[in-house]
Amino acid sequence: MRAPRAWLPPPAAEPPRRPLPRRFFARDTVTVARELVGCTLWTLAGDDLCAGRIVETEAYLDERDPASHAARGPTARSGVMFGPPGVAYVYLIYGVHHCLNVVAEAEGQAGAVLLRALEPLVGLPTMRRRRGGESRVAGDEPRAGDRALCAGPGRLCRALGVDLACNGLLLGARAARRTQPDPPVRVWIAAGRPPARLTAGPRIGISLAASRPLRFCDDCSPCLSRPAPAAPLDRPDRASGSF
DNA sequence: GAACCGATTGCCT
DNA sequence: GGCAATCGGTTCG
Repeated sequence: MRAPRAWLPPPAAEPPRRPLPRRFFARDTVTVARELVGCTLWTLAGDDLCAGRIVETEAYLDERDPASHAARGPTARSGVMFGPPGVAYVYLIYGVHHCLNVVAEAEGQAGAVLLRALEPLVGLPTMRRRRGGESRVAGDEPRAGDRALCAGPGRLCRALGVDLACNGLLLGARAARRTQPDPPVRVWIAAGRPPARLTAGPRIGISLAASRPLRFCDDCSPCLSRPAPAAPLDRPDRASGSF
């Protein structure tokens, strides 16, 4: 008995690494949030390559969304949300954890998608080490405890080495090089396996506009930060694999 | 410049 | 289930 429990189906092959084109992000925030579920988030820090399948996102909109950092117009922190699409917006929460967002909408229009949970795919030993787990555990085979490695926005950032140094970076292995001569971490998003069932529900941890169904989950994933909302979306998610 | 608060997590009971 | 940790951003005086 080698595998105690198959917590995830083993990927047939390593997912594609090619970054999504910028036009993917230059659309309305809700569409981007829906279609990012199933895509693959990659980071490269030194020799440490990590990737995970995005299984949970939240959309944060413009000035009309009181729960969004953009609600009060651009500030020193939230200005990134008003900038060009396809850029990482990273901030510190509770003085302890980082949250990774992806800027959506056309430049000048605020919007960002919070990445809340991943299914770990590549670089599991690195993720375990960063999360303070068993550093001696080697190998990329998923273990039962790995389902929580990236189950939450703070955990996700910790596992993939994302911090404030990534704020404002253009997503893309090459783009990051252009933005900074030697960025400490390169971050990008590639296509992936679209969810069989996408559900929508209220965003987590907010009090304003709490009823709006702007949280999107792969209903079948064991790696969600909280249980998936019950309501399936009527329109199927289309494009995670089509870019 | 001081005070307050938060798109969270992990530990403790 | 409760709560402390911890600090940048924002607001208020």
